[in-house]
Amino acid sequence: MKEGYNSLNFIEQIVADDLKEGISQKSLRFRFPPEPNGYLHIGHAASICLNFGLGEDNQAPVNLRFDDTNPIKEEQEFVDSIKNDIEWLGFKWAKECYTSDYFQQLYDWAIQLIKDGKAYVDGQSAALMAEQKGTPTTPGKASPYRDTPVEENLRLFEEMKDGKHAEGTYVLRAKIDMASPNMLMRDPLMYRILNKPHHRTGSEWCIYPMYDWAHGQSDYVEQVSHSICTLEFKPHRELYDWFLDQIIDPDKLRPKQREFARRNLSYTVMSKRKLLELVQSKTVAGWDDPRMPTISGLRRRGYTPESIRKFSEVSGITKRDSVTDVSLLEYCIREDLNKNATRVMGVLDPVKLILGNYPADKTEMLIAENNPEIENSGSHEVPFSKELYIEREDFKEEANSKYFRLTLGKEVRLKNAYIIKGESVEKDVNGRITAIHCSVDLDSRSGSGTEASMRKVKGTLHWVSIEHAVKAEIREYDRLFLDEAPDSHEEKGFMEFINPDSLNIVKEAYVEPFLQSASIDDKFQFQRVGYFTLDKDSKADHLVFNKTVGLKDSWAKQQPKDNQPKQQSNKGQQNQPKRSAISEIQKISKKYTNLSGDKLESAKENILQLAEEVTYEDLQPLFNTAAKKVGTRIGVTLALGVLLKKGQAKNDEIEQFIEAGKNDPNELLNEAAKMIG
RNA sequence: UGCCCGAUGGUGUAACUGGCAACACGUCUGGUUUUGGUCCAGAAGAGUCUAGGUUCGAGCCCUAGUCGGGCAACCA
Repeated sequence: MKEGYNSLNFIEQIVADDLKEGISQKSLRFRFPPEPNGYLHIGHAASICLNFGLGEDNQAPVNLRFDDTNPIKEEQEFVDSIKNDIEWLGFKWAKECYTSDYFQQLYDWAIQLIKDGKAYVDGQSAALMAEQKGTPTTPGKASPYRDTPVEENLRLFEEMKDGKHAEGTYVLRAKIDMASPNMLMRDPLMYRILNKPHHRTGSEWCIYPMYDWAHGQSDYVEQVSHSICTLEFKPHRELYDWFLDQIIDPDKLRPKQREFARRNLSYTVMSKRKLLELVQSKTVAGWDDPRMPTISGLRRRGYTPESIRKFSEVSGITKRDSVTDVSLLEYCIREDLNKNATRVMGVLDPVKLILGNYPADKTEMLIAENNPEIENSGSHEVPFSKELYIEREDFKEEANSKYFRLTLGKEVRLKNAYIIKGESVEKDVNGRITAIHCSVDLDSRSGSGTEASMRKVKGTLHWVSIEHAVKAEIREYDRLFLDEAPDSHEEKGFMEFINPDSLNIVKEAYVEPFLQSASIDDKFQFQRVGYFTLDKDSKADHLVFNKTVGLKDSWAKQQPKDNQPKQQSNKGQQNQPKRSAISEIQKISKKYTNLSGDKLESAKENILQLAEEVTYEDLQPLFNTAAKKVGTRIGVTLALGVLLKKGQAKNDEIEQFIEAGKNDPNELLNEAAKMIG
């Protein structure tokens, strides 16, 4: 169990309640039911973590069930990727199931429904049937096929199965209620004819069950106790239950569908259809492009399973739709990588640095700690020599005292090496710096223990030795979309918000030689820059690193930024009109009698201040406030006092209101009324 | 216009099921630091969509409204 009983999410609560009400722990069973028509994304991770988490917390099995009822969209590639992603996340399913395993059972049950007069074959066109369905506000009309005799239905259905009819000619429908306010109950389709081979059943079937007819029955076959899905299936629950009613054996466990809100992430899209569009339009390089919110994309980007699970955990499960800010995801990966990534040095935008008083032919091997967060993480060697690369932005010819980096005449520390001082610069004809000349304090080597090495200097720079550096390609990623919620706009399609600069490739970065031996899945922190991981495109003679996420950068925040797409939007408040002074007063007053001490005083202050902006017309309607609402009456009294002071003449209404206040049993009101009357 | 969900700081979630709103992210201070990272200390920020009602007491219950989302695929 997680944290006792205190902080269960509402789904966990439902399970806990069911347990309390008698269903045995042994009969708990869950499932994760993806359709193999795309890659899993971070939104699915929520469902995976929820279902498998429920399994772990209750020692209950969790099945992986591929909901493969539509051969037109589904492929083996997706089955493989889904299994791969779930395993990578660290979850183990009890059984690998397929809805297609139950095609025969589903067919037999369908026959039974026909025999019971609960299903019929319809031979009308899709358009006609849609028309007969009616609208949410007007009832539908019965199909002329609705009362076909059972034998005829049986014969037609068998012919459908035997491939005697073309696609689109016939369907099997449940006979429920064409006038139901729930459109899904207006004789929904159970089967359609599809002459398409299935990735598992081949051409054995040419009729395929619809989602509603298959899902609940599959849960039932597997004896899943809690069938958890996303909110858009809520209206399907009625149908889910209706179908179950037709086939259920009362001695067996009856699955229960419950729904939670799907998770959205800011600055991306989260539907398989839209992700597919990004892939097919070549906007991204594939499903595992590091900019994609897919599990495989995040993995390639350098995210860890732990970080994704952590993200799911802190995001929570509810029924309200929301957009979680990417900063939360980034926090989760930084937290993990800070603890686990090996510290190295790499220069992305190099400028040459020459140490005037360092011997030209000398190479020293200096010691670099692997990870300061881990006690015995060990160290590795970094070669040091006369000519180095440092980051171009780490030098300014002159700068104010806020700039801790290298300037002419100022000292900085080279990480794990020496303290140096800027002496002069070389520039090309365009004024661009081509080399920086420094002097080095040869006594100041890190770890040497000398007095000079202990000196405190404000700045520390990362560097690589030019002679020893390894050239590498670095891929930096920015958000894929410029809009916080790109698919929430009615007039514009999400593709219009694509960020043209979401990928930045640095062809000539230089990294320390230690990285030559990096392998896929290794996680590094390029010190002062960010977290990086080796990309699968990397070769021994051509290293490619993906930037997972930058380090938090409080220096960048101080800098004036020109074209930052990020704008703190106040979306949440746009729905609410700005509150008027009077309603503000009402709000504060409401709680007035619950307050005491400082809080009471400040509430009073606030009311008096707000009252300055209130007119008599605002206040007058509130004289009628129920006697019980003492707080509001006090607030009104205080505000009235301000008005009177400002010259408002007393009238009968006012007199009456004050009088009533004076006679009120509540002391605070009493006092207030006496003050002004 | 029918039915179904939902509404708590900028964001995401809590609130022991009715007892004066908590946690995390983010933001801002300050300290430590051979990473302007980490870590540590602290601060600001909502009175719980609105209006009624029930109650000694409501973010939690009831009613009405407002706003947001979903539902009429031979998709899942």
